[in-house]
Amino acid sequence: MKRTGPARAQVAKEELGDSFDRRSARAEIQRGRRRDAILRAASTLFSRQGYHSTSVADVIAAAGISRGTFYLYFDNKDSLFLELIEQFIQRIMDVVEVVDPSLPNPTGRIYDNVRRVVDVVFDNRELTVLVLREDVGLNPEVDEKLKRFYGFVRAMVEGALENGARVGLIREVNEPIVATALIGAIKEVFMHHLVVAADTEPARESVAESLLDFGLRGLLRVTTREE
Amino acid sequence: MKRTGPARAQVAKEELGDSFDRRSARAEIQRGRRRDAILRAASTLFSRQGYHSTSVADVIAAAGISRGTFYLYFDNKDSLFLELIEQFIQRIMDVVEVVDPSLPNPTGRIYDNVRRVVDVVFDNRELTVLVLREDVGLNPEVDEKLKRFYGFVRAMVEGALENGARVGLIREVNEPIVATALIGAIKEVFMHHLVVAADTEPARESVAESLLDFGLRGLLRVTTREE
Amino acid sequence: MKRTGPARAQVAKEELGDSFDRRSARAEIQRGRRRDAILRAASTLFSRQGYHSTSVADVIAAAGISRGTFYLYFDNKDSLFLELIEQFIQRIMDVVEVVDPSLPNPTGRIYDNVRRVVDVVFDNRELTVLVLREDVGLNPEVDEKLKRFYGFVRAMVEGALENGARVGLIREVNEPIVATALIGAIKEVFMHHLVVAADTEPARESVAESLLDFGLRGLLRVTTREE
Amino acid sequence: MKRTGPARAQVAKEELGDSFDRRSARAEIQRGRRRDAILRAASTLFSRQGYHSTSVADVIAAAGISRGTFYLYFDNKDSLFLELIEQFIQRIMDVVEVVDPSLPNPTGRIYDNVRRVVDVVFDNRELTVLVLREDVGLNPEVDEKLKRFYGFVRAMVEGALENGARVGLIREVNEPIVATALIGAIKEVFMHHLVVAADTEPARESVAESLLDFGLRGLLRVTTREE
DNA sequence: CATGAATGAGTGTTCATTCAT
DNA sequence: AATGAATGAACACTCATTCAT
Repeated sequence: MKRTGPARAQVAKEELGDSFDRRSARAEIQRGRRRDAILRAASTLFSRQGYHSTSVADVIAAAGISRGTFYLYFDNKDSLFLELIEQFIQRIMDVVEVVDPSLPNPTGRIYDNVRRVVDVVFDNRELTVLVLREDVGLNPEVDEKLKRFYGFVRAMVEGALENGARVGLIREVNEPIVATALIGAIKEVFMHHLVVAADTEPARESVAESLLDFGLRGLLRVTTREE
Repeated sequence: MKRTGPARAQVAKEELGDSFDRRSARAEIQRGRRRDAILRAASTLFSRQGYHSTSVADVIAAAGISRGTFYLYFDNKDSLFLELIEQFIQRIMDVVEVVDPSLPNPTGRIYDNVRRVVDVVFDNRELTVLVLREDVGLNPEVDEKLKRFYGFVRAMVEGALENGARVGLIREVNEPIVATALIGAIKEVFMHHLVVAADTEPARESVAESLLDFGLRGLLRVTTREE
Repeated sequence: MKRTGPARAQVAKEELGDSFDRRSARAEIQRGRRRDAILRAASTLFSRQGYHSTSVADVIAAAGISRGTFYLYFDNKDSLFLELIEQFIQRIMDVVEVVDPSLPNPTGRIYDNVRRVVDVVFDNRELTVLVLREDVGLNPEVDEKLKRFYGFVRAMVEGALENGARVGLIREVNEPIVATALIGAIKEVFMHHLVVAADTEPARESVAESLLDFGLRGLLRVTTREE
Repeated sequence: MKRTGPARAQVAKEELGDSFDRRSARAEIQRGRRRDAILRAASTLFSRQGYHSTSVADVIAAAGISRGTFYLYFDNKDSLFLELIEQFIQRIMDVVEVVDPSLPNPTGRIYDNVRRVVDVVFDNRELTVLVLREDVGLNPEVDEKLKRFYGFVRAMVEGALENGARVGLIREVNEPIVATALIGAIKEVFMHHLVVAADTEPARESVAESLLDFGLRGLLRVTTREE
């Protein structure tokens, strides 16, 4: 995605001394602030009303800018939306690390991952809702991005299952289906806390634990061996 | 939702002779057929392209009727959509029965419920996709309907968990979260079969079983006691 | 160019009798009238202000219709413009006939052609101005159409020169350049009468004669042999 | 047309010493250079893409200046365009001289005029294309300027015809129409060389000669007496 | 003088809904 | 009951122009 924004003219700075530098730097910061303001406003609106029900008019009103200014910072409505989705995906990708099953305490590692994802989710409530809500079919680029993201998520989950099974921790299951179920479970739990029970921030550890607990142990009253 | 359709034809039937009755009856049937044709066309389109990408023009083209006729049968695009959602909800509600934990074999009852829901889902693929895909924010009435439906589903699931726990079948869990997770898992698995692997109809029993299996037993390699 | 307009539903007419036929026919005529009204309004505006300075808003205001209606009859602004250009080209093509130099009195035939073109021009003043004014670069389809038209005109003129030379009527000249000059002369004379001296309708024969006279005989005081 | 530019710097020069004078002079020259750069860039763009398809953004990018700077040198886009047109008109006016028919060899004088115009045209290809392409309707001031210019050109040509006729060199013709035709022929031939056959610079004398030849002698195969 | 971020009126186009026939 | 022509509010987007720095 082309970022219309920071096309800074890096020409012949040395001759002009500090005043130019400082002014340019301030301008740059200003630009960033404006961009962020738009992104924040859009994030709120998109997460609340969805992509289609949010007009550019809504966004600029919420961001307190004019129509023209919007298109100074973003190529179009789609690219704004895409950027928000990319932001979310990036933040998730940044905290998830592949669990090597040969290292000790893999369940702990998995828990740490889940815990960090929970943090990202609750620190970016609107972004999360926006990504989980909106579905395929808006825009090929968005579709592609989400498809790749879910591909990654699924690979992580399937990998965890596979490794767990190889190590003997987890019983043999129909991996693709179980991965699907787990992903659905996670999405729904997040959406529940972010939308249905949006007013109360839950204890993050307990969310992470419940997810893992549910995924790993199921519901039957049994004796389980954990590490 | 107001049904524009069948209300009008019900007026003052008794005074007129059989000929009218018969004519009216035929007209009534004809009306129903038209309505159904529209609903079927819309169901296909909405499930394939989503609400926003499906125009009234698309619907009437697919249903083979004129613009004006559409508004003879439905108040507007929203109410058509709402009716499809209601249809789905109704069909699910019709087959789900509250499991009384004092009766024998509650797990079997739960399985029967799941099995019947699976049937409704695979017998109404488009309707299911349409409901599971489209989300909050289109229209307050739709939102309300879905909220109530999910409330019902959640109550069912939580009830089952509660009862299971009381009877000692199921261990104590964070019921609301686990209910949410279960619902999400089920939704995602359905969507997987209906969209990702749409070309192959899975064995319905095995879908029901793996959902239950996953939900009840989790993933850890353990010895479980089942009924 | 797709004509949005007369997409008449020719389905199962026979059963419905005259009333339908008549109604449909009237509707058809109405449609044609509306289309023509739009074309006329657009023709006036485009010829007066050019393509770019004429907005769709101008057209619909002049035609006395609403925005939506405009798009019922034309795909977009470009296709409206294109249709006007096509109209003009068609009317010219309809009256120009290739002159066979082996037949007697070729100069007379050429005069007849010029005379008929002059008629088309003065019977379609706005259309003519619109075509002569607007230039390359608006729209590839328009460009192509005009290019082909001028190609045809040039071929006609060059053909006439070539034949004239072969028959010995016309002296040898640099055909392409002279054809260019002749075309320019004709265009300018038309534009002069249609724009500069728009208030007075000139004697059409004298316009045709002057054009031919100028083209054939030039300005020097000489004795010429004519047929 | 108000020239925003050089007016301001002319104020109260006398009181200040040489240093200011020199600085001011340098500034003045710098100003002129910038103006010219903009005019050149605009000339290229306007002639290539036309007025409407050339944005101020295009101009400033090509001229290598900022948006604000543009408006320091020109009041607006229109006045930039107007100035280019004025430039062309001025250059033509500068080389055309009224032919006094009482002086010897008037045809030679006319040829000299045509020859000089041909020089201006081929030395200012972009400017010529820009003027000949763009037409009425952009802006009343531009319209007025062009109208006056064509009025002048027409007067020149009509005068030449009249004088030629009086002297007996040229036969009696419908002067206004023939003048118009001549002007159109010249314009079209220029455009042909500048646009259609833009890659090859023609022999300028031959262009001038064929224009005159065509205008004076026409096409019929005749014996002509020339001076 | 020079800059470029900001503006908002204006553009072409879409589409759910209405209503005369 | 059925039609489809007509509507106009709403939409995303552009671009000449202004002005604080």
